[in-house]
Amino acid sequence: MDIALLRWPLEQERRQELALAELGRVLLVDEDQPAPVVTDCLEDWVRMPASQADIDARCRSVLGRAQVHAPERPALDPDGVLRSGTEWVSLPPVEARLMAVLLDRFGAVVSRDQLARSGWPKGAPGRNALDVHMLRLRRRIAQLNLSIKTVRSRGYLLELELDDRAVVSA
Amino acid sequence: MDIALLRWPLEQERRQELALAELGRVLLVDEDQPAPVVTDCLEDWVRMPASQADIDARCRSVLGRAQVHAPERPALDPDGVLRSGTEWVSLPPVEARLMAVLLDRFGAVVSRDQLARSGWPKGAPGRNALDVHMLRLRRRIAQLNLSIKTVRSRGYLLELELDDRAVVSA
DNA sequence: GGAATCTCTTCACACCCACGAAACAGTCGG
DNA sequence: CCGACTGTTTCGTGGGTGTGAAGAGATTCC
Repeated sequence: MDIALLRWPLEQERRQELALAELGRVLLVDEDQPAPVVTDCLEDWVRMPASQADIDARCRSVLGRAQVHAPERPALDPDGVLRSGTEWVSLPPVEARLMAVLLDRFGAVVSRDQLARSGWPKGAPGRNALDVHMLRLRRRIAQLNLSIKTVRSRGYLLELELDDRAVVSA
Repeated sequence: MDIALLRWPLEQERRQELALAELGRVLLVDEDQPAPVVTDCLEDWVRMPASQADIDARCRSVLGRAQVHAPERPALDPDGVLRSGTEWVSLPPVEARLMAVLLDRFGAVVSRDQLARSGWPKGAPGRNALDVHMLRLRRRIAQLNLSIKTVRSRGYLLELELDDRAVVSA
């Protein structure tokens, strides 16, 4: 496995791609930027400027940890508990069913029809019910760095959102 | 868990002690020393001089990874003594049986039905008896940093409460 | 370009039920 | 009698769910 070097916060989306692909990476943090808090074992960071030796050491650390661990993907257990990393939230029945189909097609668009059928197998209530539940679901999963994107007139899409939570003010 | 800060390479043997005790630690690497390669998830390092914010970020990273790898579980003696770390409490019969099944599924949801069956094998009393016992159990185990979370309409979940995030200075 | 329209977001509200919590009573052993 | 353990009653609070309505953007039509 190669370790990707990327500048932070310049290459935020690349970091997200790498995280999704479960690839090792080391963030080169710009001099005046706050330090990211990294709990993914496949990730590390260095404050720039740094020597090549230090950067290499960080890369080797990630490689070493990669041999032992694999990062987790979000998963929904049958009790309606959605886990991502060390965090978890409990989802009420309707939202758990919606989340199940979103996870099934993780990263791809799921149509509103399909969501409605999964959420209410016995028959859907008013049209607006789905909208409201998507809003509530969005708020619940925000703390897990998950995010539901709207694809207008097509449906919704679930993905990892690593931009906000990674940086902690000290 | 506390994160120990220690100077490197000055406090080599202390690092070894902490590693053996499986305690989190952050090495403050002297300016002209080569970077250590760290594959232990409970360890990290910073090249000095570094800002307090950077050091804090490293400590938080170790804490986050420690949560993932911490396999330390509380245990329940057959005579109803619940131990976690150095602390212990004694549990009365009904609560001991409830705790046993919660420990069996540590970190996962246990349904109220299953709790009732385990707590009263010969037949459950009124519906609210379980509620009250969960309340009493909660209060008893609070001092052990254990916490029972409610998953509404699904059951309960036992987990470690990791509020104490103190950082010890070198 | 601008108006009508469609889709989605967001809030406020109402209803029901699960759970929390306290107070009280009964039982049992020392 | 006292204190620990247990179960019941009762009430309050908050979560889960659906509905209506206001409004923000985007799309389409003229």
